[in-house]
Amino acid sequence: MSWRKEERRAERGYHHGNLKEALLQAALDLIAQKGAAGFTFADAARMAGVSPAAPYRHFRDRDELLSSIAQRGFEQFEAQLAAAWDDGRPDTVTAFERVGKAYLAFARTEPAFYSAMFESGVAADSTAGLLAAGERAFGVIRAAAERLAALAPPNVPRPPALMMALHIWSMSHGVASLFARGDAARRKLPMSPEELLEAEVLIYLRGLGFTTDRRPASAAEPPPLPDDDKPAGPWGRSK
Amino acid sequence: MSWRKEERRAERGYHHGNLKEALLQAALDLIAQKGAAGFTFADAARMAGVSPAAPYRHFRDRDELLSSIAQRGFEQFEAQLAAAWDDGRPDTVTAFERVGKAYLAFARTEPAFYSAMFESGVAADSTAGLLAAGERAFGVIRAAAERLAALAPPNVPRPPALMMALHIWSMSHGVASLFARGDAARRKLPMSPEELLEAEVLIYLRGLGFTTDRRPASAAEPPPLPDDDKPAGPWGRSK
DNA sequence: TGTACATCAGTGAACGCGCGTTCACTGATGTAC
DNA sequence: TGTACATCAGTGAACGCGCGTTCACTGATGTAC
Repeated sequence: MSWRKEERRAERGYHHGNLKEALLQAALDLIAQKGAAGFTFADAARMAGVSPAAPYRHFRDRDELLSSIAQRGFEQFEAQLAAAWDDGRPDTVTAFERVGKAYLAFARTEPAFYSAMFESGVAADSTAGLLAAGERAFGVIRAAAERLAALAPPNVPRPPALMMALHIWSMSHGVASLFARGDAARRKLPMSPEELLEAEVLIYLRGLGFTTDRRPASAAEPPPLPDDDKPAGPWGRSK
Repeated sequence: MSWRKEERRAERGYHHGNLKEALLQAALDLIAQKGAAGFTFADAARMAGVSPAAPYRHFRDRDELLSSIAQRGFEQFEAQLAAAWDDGRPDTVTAFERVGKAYLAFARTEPAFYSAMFESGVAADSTAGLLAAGERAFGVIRAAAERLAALAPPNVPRPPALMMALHIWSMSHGVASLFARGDAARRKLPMSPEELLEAEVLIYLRGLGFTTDRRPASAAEPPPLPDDDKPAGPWGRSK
């Protein structure tokens, strides 16, 4: 494997072979290091070991590259949310909360994707492909919300399933953006973001008529809601 | 008032008189126009009608200027949230929801501040002043949550007031960042962000044991929760 | 009130730098026959 | 199987540009006496 250390150019010859992929990966690394603002076309080329003119064979400009990254991010996001949802197994509420955790996990482990998707200034509808990818990702949350709506007690008023999905999305996004991001802008929190979001969703579901302890047999997960102002956690009394 | 149209330099003489303010305002305008990424120190100087070296008398570098803007943003944010809260008048829940609306209004009407505060890459604790300003703003939400906690029915389990405040913050922030932002990254929504957030908060409060229709006499505001999947709104049936 | 002087808040020219972009070019690859 | 040729995917040099930053400087302002 000594060729790994050789000069890249000599190794690969004149043609790169997979430059488009390499540029996307390079840009992702750069965004992770320096933020979406401080990544340049030229830098991506350099990191891919290629002349500054080469990227123009694959992307019209920096924006198109950024938009491609956002789209790819939404595709991976969708895959991870869908895996977490697992078609509602073993039960809807458990699966639902796994989706919330997956949302936070993605924000934390893929800050570069996350900022390209939500904070880089790329408009959500800048590209048909990007728009569609974003909607497919939201589709996972929406499908879960519809399953949940079908399960909700009929005597409690509730909004349309679409609205419920938007509620869940905004809660997850709010917690993720403020407290679970993978970069320097993450705010300190006297608990884990997962705990925060889980409690939030549980209270919300209770507001929709779901009982909190829906699986009395397995008390392990999720943890019960804290029920007063004197929690065991690190933040002490709240008043 | 014809002097308004004169050459700035001639008008003001050698000294600007209020350059620091002018630079902050210029930077804010530039961020609003081109996003937090595409604003430069030199550009701010130009817009203030001053040589590119002048800003160095007031800010160490671009980051310090950006951080000052974020801090000022949090100060205005706090003022608006506090005005909306109005110490809980006329009743806690009404005032509480006014705070949510004020959050959205700020995100929409002050996109430049909002992105400097939350999305510019400036760390929340990059400056003692910035950190303190951010905490004072959150303090308004926290005080409101504590009032609310004191009012909550005692037989329903609820988290500490601090956690409630964080829940409200994340809901507001999620809705604002996704759907109520003032720039091109705003996502389309089949309802107003205010409706979305209000319904979300109402369901959450119901989950804490609050009854939704707490003011039967004045039915005007806020609107009741939609209670099935066939709303009158523009998004049609959700399934 | 006047004057001398220190300090403040700007100037403007200069610099090195890296970026985005273009251009004619060329090596590598694929394909028709 | 070999060969001619078209196309693809890269090179590298060059350009103009605006940025951040520095420097010695200077006009304006404030203050001590």
